[in-house]
Formats: sequence, C-alpha cells, structure tokens
Amino acid sequence: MSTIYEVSKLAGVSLATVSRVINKNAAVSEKTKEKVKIAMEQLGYRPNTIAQSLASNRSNSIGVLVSQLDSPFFGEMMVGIEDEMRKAGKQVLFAAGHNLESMEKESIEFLQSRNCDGLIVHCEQASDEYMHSLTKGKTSVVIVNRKIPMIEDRCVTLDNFKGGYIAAQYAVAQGHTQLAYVSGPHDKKDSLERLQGVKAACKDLGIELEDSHIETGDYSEKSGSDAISAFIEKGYRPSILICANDEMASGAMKRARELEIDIPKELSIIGYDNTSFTKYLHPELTTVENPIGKMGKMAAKLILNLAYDQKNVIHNRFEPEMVIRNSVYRHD
Amino acid sequence: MSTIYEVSKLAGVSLATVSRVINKNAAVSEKTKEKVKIAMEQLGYRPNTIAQSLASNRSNSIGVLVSQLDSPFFGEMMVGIEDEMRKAGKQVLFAAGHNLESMEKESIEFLQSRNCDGLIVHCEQASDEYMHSLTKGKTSVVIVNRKIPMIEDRCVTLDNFKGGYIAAQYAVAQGHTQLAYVSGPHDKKDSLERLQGVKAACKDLGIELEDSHIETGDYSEKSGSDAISAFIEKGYRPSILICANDEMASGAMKRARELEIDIPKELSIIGYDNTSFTKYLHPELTTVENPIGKMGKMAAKLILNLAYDQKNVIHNRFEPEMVIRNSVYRHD
DNA sequence: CTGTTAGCGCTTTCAC
DNA sequence: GTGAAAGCGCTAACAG
Repeated sequence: MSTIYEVSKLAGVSLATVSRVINKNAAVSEKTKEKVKIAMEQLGYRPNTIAQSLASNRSNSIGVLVSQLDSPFFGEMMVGIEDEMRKAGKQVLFAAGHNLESMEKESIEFLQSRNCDGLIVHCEQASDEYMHSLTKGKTSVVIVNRKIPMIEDRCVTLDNFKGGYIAAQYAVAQGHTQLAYVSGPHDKKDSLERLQGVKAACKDLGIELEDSHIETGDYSEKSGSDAISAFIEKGYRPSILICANDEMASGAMKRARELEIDIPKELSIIGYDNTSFTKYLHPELTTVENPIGKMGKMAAKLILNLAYDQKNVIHNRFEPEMVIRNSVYRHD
Repeated sequence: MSTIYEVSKLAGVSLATVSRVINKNAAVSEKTKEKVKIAMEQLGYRPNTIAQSLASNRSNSIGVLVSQLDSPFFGEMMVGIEDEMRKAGKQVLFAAGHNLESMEKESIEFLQSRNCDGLIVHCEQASDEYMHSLTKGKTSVVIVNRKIPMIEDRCVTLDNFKGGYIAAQYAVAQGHTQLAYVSGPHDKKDSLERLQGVKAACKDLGIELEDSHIETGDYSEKSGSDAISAFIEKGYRPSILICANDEMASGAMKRARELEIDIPKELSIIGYDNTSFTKYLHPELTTVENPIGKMGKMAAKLILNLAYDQKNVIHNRFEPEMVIRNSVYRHD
C-alpha cells in the first residue's frame, strides 16, 4: 500500500499539500490539486484510516449498542443507523448488551476503547445515573428509546403514551367494550407509559378497564400465551386483547388457537412495534407502528451533529401510528 | 486518558517495558511486572487501540459482509461471529452487501480501507473469480455459504445436496408420494444443490418427480405463493410441497390458506433454513436446519487461525438436519 | 497557497 | 531483563 509520502513525491509537492487535498479542509490551487489527484490515482493510494485517526484524534467511527444483533426490531434500527452513517463516510461498530447490565457496560467500554467518536446506545438495564454520567464523558452519546431526565436532547424517543392511547382508541372505535391489556414489565418506563396511554384512552372514552383486566408480561411470546390463560381462569372473556408488543400478541394468538378461540371474531388482537415478523402471523396483525428504523436514522443524524459538527435538523420525539391489518373485528 | 508514557514514569520503567507487560510477548521480571500493573491500575490506563494498530500494523478487527443486517438468517450468523471474536478480544465490523454486486464490492473495499486484519464474507453476487482474487490479497478472507473451487479451505459451507435429500427422504418416509418442489433461483449454486438433492432422493426411493412438479422461485415469500397457484393451474395437487427456504414456505402456506387448503392434512409443507420466524407460522414449520450461527462461529475460528495464528480446530463442512414440527402430515 | 516540522501513542529492533 | 530510539502514516500548527 502506498503512503501519503509516495504520493507527495510523485506529485512533487509536500506531505501537507496531499493531506489538504485528501481532507478538503484548506485551499489548494486547482493545478496542484490536479497533480496530486493524478498521483493518487496512479499509485492507487488509499489513506490509512488508522494513521488518520491517531493523528487527528478522531476515529471516524461511532459505536452502537443494541440488546441483540439478531432481532427484527434491532435489525431495523441497525439498518437505519448504518445507512445514515455510511452516507456520512463514518464507520459503525455494533455491540450487543444482551439485556444484562454487566454486558451493557462491558460493551460500552469495549466501544469506547475502540476510540469511537460517538455512541448510540439502546440500554435496557443500566441506570439513568449511569446513562447520565456517560453523556458527561468526552465522547458524545445518543440514547435511543429512553427518555432520561436532564438530557432529553440526547434522547431519541417514541411517544409510548400515545401508542397505548391510540391502540385503545382504535379498539373502542371498532365497537369493542370488553378490553384487556397485557402490559410489559413494570420496571420499564416505556412499558409503563404504554399502559398509562391505554388507561387514559379508556377513561376518556368512558370504557371501564379494571385492574383485573390487565396482565403483566415480560415482552416474551410465552407471557402472551400466559395472559390468555390467566384471563380465562379469571372467567373474563375480553372481545379484544391489546398487547404491549408483537411478540406477546403472537403468543396470545397461538394460545387462542389452541383453545379454538376464533381470531378476530371471538377475540381481536392488537400488537405493538410492527415488527417484521407480523406478516407471518395469521391473521395479519393490527399493531402500533414503532418507527425504530427512522429513530435509528435520527439518532445517527444527531450523533453526526454532536461528534462531527454537522447541522442536521433534529426532531427527537417520534409519534406512533396504527397499522391496520386483519386481527381486529369490527362490532357494529 | 493516560498514556503508556505516564505509566512508565509512574512505574519507574521504560516505555518498552510497559509495552511488554501489556502484550505479554516478552519476559519481564515478576517484580517490575507488578510495579507496572499497579501503575496502570492507579492511572486507569487503557491502551489506545488506534496507536497500537498503527505501530503494529494490525487493527485487531475483522470485517464481516452480510447481505442484510436486518434478517433473522444473517442475524444468527452475526451473533455467532461476534460471540467468537469477542472472546478473542477482536472487534467486528459489519457491512451490508444488499445482494448487489456493486454494493458487495464497495462494502468489501470499505472494510479493507478500515484495515481489517481479516474478512468474513457472505457474497451472493460477486463472481467466483472476484472471490478468488480477494483471497489472494494480503488480508485473510473466509467465505461463508459458498464453495469456491481452488479455495475450499477458505470456505465454510453447508451440504445443500444433503439438505434437499433428507427433506425429500423425510417426505417419502411420512408416506407422501405426490411431491412438489419450489426451488430457488437457478443461478445460485446452493439452490441448485438442494434441487439435486431432492431429485436424487426421489430417484433413490423410486418416487417420480416430474419437471412440471418443480417450480422455480426467488427465495421470496411471493414466489412461494406463486408456486401454489402455478401447481393448481397445471392441475397438479401435490400432497406435500418442499420449499427451498422458509420464506417461500411461508408464502405457500399463506396462499394455501387463502384457497382453504388445509395444512398439513391436504397439503404438507417443508421449509429450509429453520429461520427464527418459523415459530410464528401456523402450523409450526417442519424444516431443514441450516446451522448458520454455528457456521458463523466456525468462520470466526478460521479467520482467527489465518489472521492471528490461532490453532482452532476447523471443520468447514456442515451437515443439515431435519427439524420436525407440525407442517407435515403422516400418511399411513 | 504551500512547505516544514513536531507530534499522535504505541511497537519493535537493537544494544546493553 | 531492560532501555533507547526509530518509526507506523498521517494531521495540524506555524511560517513563509
């Protein structure tokens, strides 16, 4: 591999001049620029990014922490980020936190040790305080899907309250009055917000949603199935079940099928996230769109602003929308 | 961030000595080693990986090219690789080729420009010749899921012939005689091999599989649906449809449901890959396990051998296995 | 607009 | 077993 030195020799200019045409950050006369370009071409010169990083103290890479690498949800997020960063000529390093506080911290340290210029993190377990302190470090940090007090401008979030609200609203609009809800874990803010949204909508619309009509799951398929069983044991037969994510909706559908409950006629189902696998479900799942791909893109834009002084327009609060498919029956 | 220089000052030794205890590649007396370690501890010293790379001409990172970042299939592969590389303390860069020759090459160049010590690639479009020349470069390359003549030792592959064979064999063992097959595109070797496996099994077992009972798809869900329609138009009603991947199997199931064909009673289905979404299908899909996660791990081990002189035991030819679930009806 | 020069933080001969 | 010193390939003042 040829070096900047060889290019400068061949072009008959100094190292600095070559560096300038590479970085386009200082005026170089058209003539010399041309000479340099020809020399680079001839030698097949490619700048050594490592050396660039060391000298400039910038690695032109950003680190991304997701919970899992093999999930449709994080997949979309990664694609959104990669896309945007690639356009900006920056590299992306992905690491997985596996939903464990220790792994999350370890992965963040790993990314930091790689001299990332910025971090985009989707942390589920690490505390608000930890996140907060992270943003105080010298590398910029953007947080996805979590609103942390004091640093909201670093957070790209979804209005989960509204997500819950519109789901319940839609259910009622379709003539349902016997609602049930499977919530996510109560120690997660997004889960809580969705629940509050559902409750608020019911209240606003004059529909009763007793506490006993709410089950708490853990976002897993199994907890969706379990919820169905739980309602049946309680003797409650809702006409519609709203789930805090698609995974649980899928579990609920499976259980219902085992029990020969017809979906959507006897039991309608609403999911949340609009994960890609919803298309494999039968009937196709009506759900709340979680624009995680777009949020990833926005997080990327934000980090580009923070770490590389770009001036992208930022809006960091996203609104969910209903995705109407076939799992909700209309009662007239 | 403290540097190696500060550590050496504090420990009262030279730079070189500190470097030695970091890299454990030369003898250092217990005493001084201890001193250095204490100094590193006190300063919270972390080696600067960029500087290490520049000086040693090794980046301790490997690049991975997949077709898509947001796919369950590649997700598993990425997890397998990340896992193994992480254990080895190496970094992984992921890039997407999007099934386009231009993007594949561009992404490979991107990874190379990042000074990866090795590359693991899953290329669909680039030619054998290109792949071949790639392995001739100075960075080691491992190829996943494609057997390229002359460099088989660099390839981690699945026995696709056997995959097709056991699928057909299983179908026949379950009492089916009216088989049909939806193949993948004919310009892909793996697709061809699966087809040949199916044909061979039929022949060996004395079952007829006319050419008209074979449809050619493109691995997409839609082409699975289309295949069903095509068979019906031809007036052929198979008792079992073997698909060259799960995606097409899913499409076929959808179409069958629309046509009110009962699965598996009237039509059994076998998929291929055992992708994670198969659990969302109904009935749960009987399919051929494609151990892509394990293959990713193995590719990682191989690249560790090639790029870092590790001595992992390699077996680069994987065997598929049937995963029996509920989409095949047994005819006695 | 262009060249000179001093590092960036580390590894790696080569002596001792 | 340890230290001195020469780079790795590039950027970024600074001077002209």
